[in-house]
Amino acid sequence: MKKARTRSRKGAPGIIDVALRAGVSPATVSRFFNSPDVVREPTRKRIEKAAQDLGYIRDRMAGALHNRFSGTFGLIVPTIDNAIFAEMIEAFSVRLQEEDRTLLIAAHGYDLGLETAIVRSLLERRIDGIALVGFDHDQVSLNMLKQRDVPVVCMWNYDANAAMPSVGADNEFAGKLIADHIIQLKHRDIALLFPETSNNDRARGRKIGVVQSLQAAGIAIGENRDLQCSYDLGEAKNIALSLLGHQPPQAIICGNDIIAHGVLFACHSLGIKVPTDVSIVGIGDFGGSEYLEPGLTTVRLPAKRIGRQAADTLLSMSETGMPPVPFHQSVPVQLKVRFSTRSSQFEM
Amino acid sequence: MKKARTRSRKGAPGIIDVALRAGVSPATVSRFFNSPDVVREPTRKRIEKAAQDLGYIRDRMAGALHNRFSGTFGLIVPTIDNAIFAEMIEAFSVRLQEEDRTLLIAAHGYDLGLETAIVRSLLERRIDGIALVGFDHDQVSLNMLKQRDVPVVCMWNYDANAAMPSVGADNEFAGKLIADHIIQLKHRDIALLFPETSNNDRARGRKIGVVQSLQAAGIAIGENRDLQCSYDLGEAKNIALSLLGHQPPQAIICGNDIIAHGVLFACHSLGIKVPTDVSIVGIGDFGGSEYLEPGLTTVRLPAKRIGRQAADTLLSMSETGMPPVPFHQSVPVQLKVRFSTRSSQFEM
DNA sequence: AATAAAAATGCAAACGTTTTCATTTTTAAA
DNA sequence: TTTAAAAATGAAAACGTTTGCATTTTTATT
Repeated sequence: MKKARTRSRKGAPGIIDVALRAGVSPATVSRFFNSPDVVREPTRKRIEKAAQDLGYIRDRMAGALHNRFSGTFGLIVPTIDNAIFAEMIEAFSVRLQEEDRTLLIAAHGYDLGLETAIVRSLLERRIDGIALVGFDHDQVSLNMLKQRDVPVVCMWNYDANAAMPSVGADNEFAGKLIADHIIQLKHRDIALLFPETSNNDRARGRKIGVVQSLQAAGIAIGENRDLQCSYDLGEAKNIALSLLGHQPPQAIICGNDIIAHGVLFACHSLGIKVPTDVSIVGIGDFGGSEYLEPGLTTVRLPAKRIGRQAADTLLSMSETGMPPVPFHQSVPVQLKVRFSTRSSQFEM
Repeated sequence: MKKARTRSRKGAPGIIDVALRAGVSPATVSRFFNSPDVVREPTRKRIEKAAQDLGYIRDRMAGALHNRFSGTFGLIVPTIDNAIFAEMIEAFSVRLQEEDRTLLIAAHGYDLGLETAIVRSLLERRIDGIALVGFDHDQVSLNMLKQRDVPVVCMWNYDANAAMPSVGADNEFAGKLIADHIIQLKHRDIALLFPETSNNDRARGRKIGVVQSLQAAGIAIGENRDLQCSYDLGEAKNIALSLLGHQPPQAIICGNDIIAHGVLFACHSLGIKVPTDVSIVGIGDFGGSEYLEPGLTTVRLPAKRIGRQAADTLLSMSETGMPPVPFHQSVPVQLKVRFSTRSSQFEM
């Protein structure tokens, strides 16, 4: 007798068991759960008790077979392990929970091919809507989503002309904001430390904003001042260490706050005074940047708000079956001047 | 003609459509997807093409109705927005993805009542297993899980006597490790900065470890040296600011790295030299602590490894239907001595 | 080439709900 | 009180797969 690989859900009571025990039909039990107000008080009481006694847990999968709605939404991010995404994911998740929905999450590690596989995998699970990060996506994913007519929203990036609904910040503007601040401080010798932008339209937008502002001000990026650095504290610190070792620039504009933190630590390590010797700025402003010493001057991208608002948007798209209004939602970015920047002593 | 609120999945091709187009029975199509090797080459080809042409996406919900396995696992964490959880979640998620499983995630914000609601909600979605953080859980949740016979694993904390399988670090030992380091450095005036421990057995374990070591060494925690601080950089910094303002201790043991960061920033702000004037240690060692200036002495809790291993455990429990062996898995913690500690100048 | 065994496929009955439609019960109106 | 209308409930047919069993096809054996 071979160990009886039961493990069956068989033991678990179903809606029929509840119905039997409550002396009503399964249909009524179903109604009790989906629209309690439609069943009469005494009946309701009995069903409630029966369900309680039996420890009944409904099976939404079976229900969803009719329903068309599964009650779960998907969220695909490049990575979860990233301060600012984590903040956004949390907000997104909480909002969904408030509406008794669940969240199917997955990370693709900046691999668009994997993203497509994930989209398919989520679609197979019948999600009611899906949130993506940024506008750069494989056409195959987009086609699948379109064909299934699943509500989609792109987060993080705002683009008035995008084909898909979005909730996000204007990254280009954020870049402009921070560059203008640096320009206004009269810095001329400026270094850029940005992540690779090919698969990352957020970083790309920011960099474009920065570069355009610099150009408009007639400032050229010197040789070896346009550096690439992934989202990694250690890498940023190392790059900054060598950048600052030789001929330090007057200011360093970082593509995100994590990089800026790394640069700041490099300065501490080298004994370079911030902002006296060099000005440092980031973009993002996540929890932490404010408390660093010196407090980091950056541009605030409201991660929580984006997460929450994207969830709201998806929820309403799923309920109404209509595209959201407004189609594109821009969340405000805000320059946060703290203590990592000051005017260059080499006045012009 | 009223805008036809179709939005139906109706348009979407089902397994029957694929079967028709491929000239086989739905059963064969089903087999093609679930065990391709059992259908012959030519048939396989035809089905593949038909599915491709139609843009068929299978409906695992319907399948799960028979299967008993939904292919999704649940993960409930206190919060996603926390460096070290994020790291673990990412690893957990990646491991699941590798096995073509999906992840249903939810956060309860340290509210055990909410956790129970979430457990129920996940159970309603027929998950194949569930991972929880720590051993402190509402009995109601536990009962539901037991009754449904869903594989459960507790992460983060290791306890050889726990009733549920676990994959985690021995937090008490971690606490002992860091305290012993401080003791060995001859510090006597030591302050503790720990999160509230009532709903958090990880922090509790660490604190117990620290306190026991201190007691064993005959060191008493002075008045106002046993401070409480939530997982928040700003709060930690503020508390440290006032702690250090008056009569700074020789060493500060922080319940986690985030608090330690805050304390470090407070020192920077006050011009207090670390480790010359005061030694600071954390527990956790997440990305960042290494690159801080000075590098933080801490105890490494391998978040990634825990996440990955917990996923593995759940996967195998789900497949075999058996409890894991070993039932409790302890991942190694490791003292990381960096540059935020040094021997007290007041030798005894 | 005939036969037996093995492999591939098809048929139809599940899986656990929801929902339409019909029926019964309750409430309101006369 | 009847009677009509409204509300609550029940019966049974879905929902889109998977799977046990039966049947057909293929492969291996003689």
